Amino acid sequence: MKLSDAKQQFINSWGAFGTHWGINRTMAQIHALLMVSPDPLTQDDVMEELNISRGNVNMNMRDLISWGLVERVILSGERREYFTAEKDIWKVATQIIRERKKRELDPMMKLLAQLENIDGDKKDKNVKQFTDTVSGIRKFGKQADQVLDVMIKADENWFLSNLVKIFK
Amino acid sequence: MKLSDAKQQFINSWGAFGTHWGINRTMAQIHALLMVSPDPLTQDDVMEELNISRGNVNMNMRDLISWGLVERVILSGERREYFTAEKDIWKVATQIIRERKKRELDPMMKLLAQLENIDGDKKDKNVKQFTDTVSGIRKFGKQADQVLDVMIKADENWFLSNLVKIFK
DNA sequence: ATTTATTTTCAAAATATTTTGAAAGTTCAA
DNA sequence: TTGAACTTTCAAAATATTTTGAAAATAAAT
Repeated sequence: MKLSDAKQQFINSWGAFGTHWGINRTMAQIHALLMVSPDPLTQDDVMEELNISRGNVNMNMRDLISWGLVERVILSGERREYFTAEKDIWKVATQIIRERKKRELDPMMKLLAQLENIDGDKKDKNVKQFTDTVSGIRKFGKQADQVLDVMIKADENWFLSNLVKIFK
Repeated sequence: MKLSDAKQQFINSWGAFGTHWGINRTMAQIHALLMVSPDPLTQDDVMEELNISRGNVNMNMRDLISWGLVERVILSGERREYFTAEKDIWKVATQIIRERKKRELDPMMKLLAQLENIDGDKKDKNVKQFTDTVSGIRKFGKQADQVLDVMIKADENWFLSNLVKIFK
């Protein structure tokens, strides 16, 4: 298989993959392109490779930067800005986990804490089911939180190889 | 706080939460409603509680069933079908993981396996970066796979409490 | 067999999201 | 300064997704 074809397939399916995870297709495609590009690219490079407009590249690039997955690079002597992506997949994964925890999990847990105390008869099965469900999710969330914290800090091989050994 | 308000808030934010994870708002809301409902509900109950159409309830309910998160229940003597959701959050989580792995991770890994063999000079930095990226993702995917398999099989408290202890 | 209750389907309508591109903004060299 | 090179913004257009609701299908009761 030729590199150009493989690259195209990789970009496309990484884009499709992203849509299943609440990430828009183009953002995931730009990320994919940068991950397989050895050198930093300009906005124009990305526009050309992916056939998308300048505004689209710009917005999604900002988003990728806010997720901590892409960095601006200034090449000395060059006027234009270049962009490059973190290539170490472990770092990419922990960065995504870190951000999603901050953006989604933490606020949800905060809300659930407020919902745990409701008026009414604890013997009412409606009240009971509600509080049981909420507290179950909170407990789960707290545990997941701890696991994520450890993962984020852990060194790749050390963490995974230990984890796998333990449960083999 | 009153139960009805808390319930409404829970349903709304679970719905919003879902949209960040590639799940449509209504499906997540129906799931939330069923999780806090002690008894099974009919399609009409759901229509009324969430103010959505019959067709919408029906389609999303099917989807929830295909995800293994909701079950049809026949109450003896009743003509209508009832629906109920798994309430154990650990089971809910492992079920979701199991399905997403099957639907998204496995096909992606299969594709990446095909993309690893590229024609061309291995010394070409473009070729090198591409194969490095793809093989890095594959390795990561394989490890994640193992971890997920273990999680799915593991008993809730045993797994999490051990895991947390190990890394404390 | 016919009626009635209930569920399912799916084309069209409503909504939501993404993309475009041109104008406005910024930066930097001359 | 000025103006060329480049980046950012954002309203409008294009696209994609979700929702509706009425008709068709199915299942149960009479």
